[in-house]
Amino acid sequence: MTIAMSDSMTRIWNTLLAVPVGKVVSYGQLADLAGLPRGHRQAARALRLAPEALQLPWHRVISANGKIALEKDSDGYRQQMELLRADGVEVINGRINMTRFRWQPDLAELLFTLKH
DNA sequence: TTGCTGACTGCCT
DNA sequence: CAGGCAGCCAGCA
Repeated sequence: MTIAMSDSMTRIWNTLLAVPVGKVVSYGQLADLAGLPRGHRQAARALRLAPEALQLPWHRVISANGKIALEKDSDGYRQQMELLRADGVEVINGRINMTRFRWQPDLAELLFTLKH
């Protein structure tokens, strides 16, 4: 079976692969870094449709307000929280301190993600 | 073409 | 701090 994937989706995925352990990004930020301004909806969609085989660090993407975007009492929510804590990211009362854990790539990292 | 739907955001109460 | 809401944009019926 083939999956209809757009160029924007692969951009999102490649950018996501560059997010390091212990750091998070918002949907909007991920889209921006992938070269898709105002593409936060696309970022969300790219995550939802991502093949598991890609081994993407999907849990490092959260809402801009610092909360996990998934429904609070869902399995996905609990799984994401566990994965984040395993990364060393503090999740307190369901939210994350963005000033401490937001990924802020330097120029070298940005160029690297753009290359792939 | 039209309308609706999201793993979203920022602004306003 | 919690809702409400318009704006956003690709995909699908």
